[in-house]
Amino acid sequence: MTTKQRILDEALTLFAEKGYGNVYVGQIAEAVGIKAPSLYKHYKSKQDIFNAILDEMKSRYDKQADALNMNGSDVNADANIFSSVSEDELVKMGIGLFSYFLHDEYVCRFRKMLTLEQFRDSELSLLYTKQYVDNPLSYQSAMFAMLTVGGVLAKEDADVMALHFYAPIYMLLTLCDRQPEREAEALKILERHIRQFSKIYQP
Amino acid sequence: MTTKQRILDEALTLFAEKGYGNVYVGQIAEAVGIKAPSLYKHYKSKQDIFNAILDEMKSRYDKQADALNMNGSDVNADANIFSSVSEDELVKMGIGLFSYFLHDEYVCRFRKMLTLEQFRDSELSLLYTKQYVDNPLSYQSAMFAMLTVGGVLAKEDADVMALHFYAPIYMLLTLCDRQPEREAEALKILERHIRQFSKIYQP
DNA sequence: CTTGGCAGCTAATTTGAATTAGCTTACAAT
DNA sequence: ATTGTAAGCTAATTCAAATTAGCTGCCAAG
Repeated sequence: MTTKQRILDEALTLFAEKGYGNVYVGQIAEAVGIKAPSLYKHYKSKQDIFNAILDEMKSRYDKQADALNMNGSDVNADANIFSSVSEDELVKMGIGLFSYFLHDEYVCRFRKMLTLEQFRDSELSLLYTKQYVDNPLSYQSAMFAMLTVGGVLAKEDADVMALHFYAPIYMLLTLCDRQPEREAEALKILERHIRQFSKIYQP
Repeated sequence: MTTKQRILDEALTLFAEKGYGNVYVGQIAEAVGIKAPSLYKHYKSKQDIFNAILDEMKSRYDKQADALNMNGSDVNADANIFSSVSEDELVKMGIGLFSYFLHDEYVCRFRKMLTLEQFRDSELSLLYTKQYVDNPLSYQSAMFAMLTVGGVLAKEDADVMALHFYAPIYMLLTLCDRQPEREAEALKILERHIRQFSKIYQP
């Protein structure tokens, strides 16, 4: 990995832990293993580093969204997959989503950073909401719409079903961001949540 | 209101918007209507102001928790109230909780501040989790346990019911913290959530 | 009245973080 | 070989924010 990338990487780690305002360029440099003034060979200011992180992040997100079909209403293509989903598969899906958000090297640090900077400007608010609220909800809403039509689940409002399915995942995720030591506990209740979800939405 | 209190008040507002590290004592002073050095007649440092906010906050919380019985397992006292709760009452309860958290002058600013400082030290993590996750969940879990015994709702795992009821409220709350302009929309989906919750947990 | 101390002010002072200047080395291309 | 440039360093410089010093006016207790 090039120095220029390592700077972004270490800066992201620090911003995610302490927030932009509480991180000094000297700390970033030290983490990278160079002296502070050398940072300026790569970026013209601290803010510039932050912006570069944002840019990289946006481009990664677009790719990832395309890959996972989490962006558009492209779920129809997967209609066949969704036409039969067992309770166990729903559990695996929920835990998979949770674990990915919680442990993915990049996604996880980026989410924490956004958490700390979300009130600073409206671009960041929008980004946070899109990534962790609106997109997951609309994707899952489309999925549950399939599943109800397919007769796998009861015919209830799919938007609300998505909320019932996803909001607990989201809450447990933010809990584990704060207290990673509670992950095991979170996973247990998460599984109980999904099994009960599956039961109460039985057609 | 005394100057000493006004300092805490304005500081809290600023910390909630920008985060501790991005607020300058001069801004706090200006908001109060005095000069920065005068702050030091009341608090010995910026950090001291922050600590005072935390202290005040803790004491307020203890009082409020006692008042609302949101702390202990004191729900049993209210068993009679809970033995018959209609869907409309559940809606009112959920929206009431949401609106209180979102609009209460003090609670709201304090939550935003905690959001921005939550990763800084474990005391703040604990506090956040207790106030916005563990306590609401355990209170509602106790409530739903009542309601299932009373035959008002289906006999399912009350912890998970609490999660299903509260997690959407929590998620919509953090959404509105970021994007207050979406409150009306949040309230609509919140009501749909609770009505559907009530329906799927019909005994 | 007069005095003590609270709460404010202006004017330093200190501190420390961000950035710039200017030098050095390595190495790749001519 | 020479030269140009990328990427590092140390040593300034700048600048802003936190805090301290020391003065003033007010007013309440004696």
